[in-house]
Amino acid sequence: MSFTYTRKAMKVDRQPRCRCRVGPGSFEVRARVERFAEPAVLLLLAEGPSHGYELADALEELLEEGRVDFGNLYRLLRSLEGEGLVASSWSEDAPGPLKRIYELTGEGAALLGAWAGSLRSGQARIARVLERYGAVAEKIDNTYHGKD
Amino acid sequence: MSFTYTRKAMKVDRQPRCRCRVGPGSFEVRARVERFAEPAVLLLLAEGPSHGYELADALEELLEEGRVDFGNLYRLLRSLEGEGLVASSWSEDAPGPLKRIYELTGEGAALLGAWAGSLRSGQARIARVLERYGAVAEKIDNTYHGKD
DNA sequence: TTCGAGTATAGGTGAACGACATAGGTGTCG
DNA sequence: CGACACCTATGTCGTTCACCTATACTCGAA
Repeated sequence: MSFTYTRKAMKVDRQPRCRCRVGPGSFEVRARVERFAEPAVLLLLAEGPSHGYELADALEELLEEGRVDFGNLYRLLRSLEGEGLVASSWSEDAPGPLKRIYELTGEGAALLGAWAGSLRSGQARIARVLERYGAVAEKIDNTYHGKD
Repeated sequence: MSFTYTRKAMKVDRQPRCRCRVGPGSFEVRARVERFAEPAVLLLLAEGPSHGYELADALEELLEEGRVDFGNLYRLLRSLEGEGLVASSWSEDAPGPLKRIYELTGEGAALLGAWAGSLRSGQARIARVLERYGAVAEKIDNTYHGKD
């Protein structure tokens, strides 16, 4: 009856982190900001204390990238706590399983500010590339589709 | 006489990929798009054929992130060629050392297009976070600086 | 002609990062 | 009871990339 073990056999092809070819001349690309979960989590905690699972929900809505990986999220939270960027405590009142409630520290708020600045320059960098892409897009079309 | 070996002892502390604390409440953050060199190189080649060293110069100007690492740049070019996204040939006419001239293929142009689309949604994602950060920035100031 | 700076190419290393897997608790509902 | 949603973790392993090293050729200066 129990076929749980068969799961092991179902090794899905791990897909590349950023992009993969899905057909001739057809690609799937995911431009991701490295460690983007960190500023996102700090932001959510700046809006108010929360716990892991709840943060996962909020992240899904904020990032629109599907469910974040719980493993990495909890690891992130613990490491942020280790650095003094967030502080945690177990919720006592709430029913259900114990929740570890996180809140932002002053240091964490400072880091969030630094992230905001860096994200702004990142946006500018991306904008520069996109602008230049727009300038050659027509040429590309002529070269590779018009007379190929 | 030769003290070249002493170099080995001078292990510089490798800095984290994205961020590091440079002082109390002071952080250095680098919001990086993963694999950003790829669309950048494809874009430059879409503007015209080029070779490694020249691309490095252009990338420095385009990305404003300092000199790219040559090792990684050449590796990237070779792997793009392996995937048929760029094509290369040796320059014959030019003076100086032989140069491997790269140019974009149709597949490469398609990938660049895919990157452009993905970068646009990435920008939107970043914008959403920054917008929300703006909404709580004042609260953060009051909480962590006003009355700490 | 020796030297160093500039140009060009390429491999090694290891930390950071993230996708995927697994595991174990609590509470609720049929 | 068993299934399932909720909640918190840890383990593993491939990918990516910053930093380092090595090679070789060109060219002008010492």
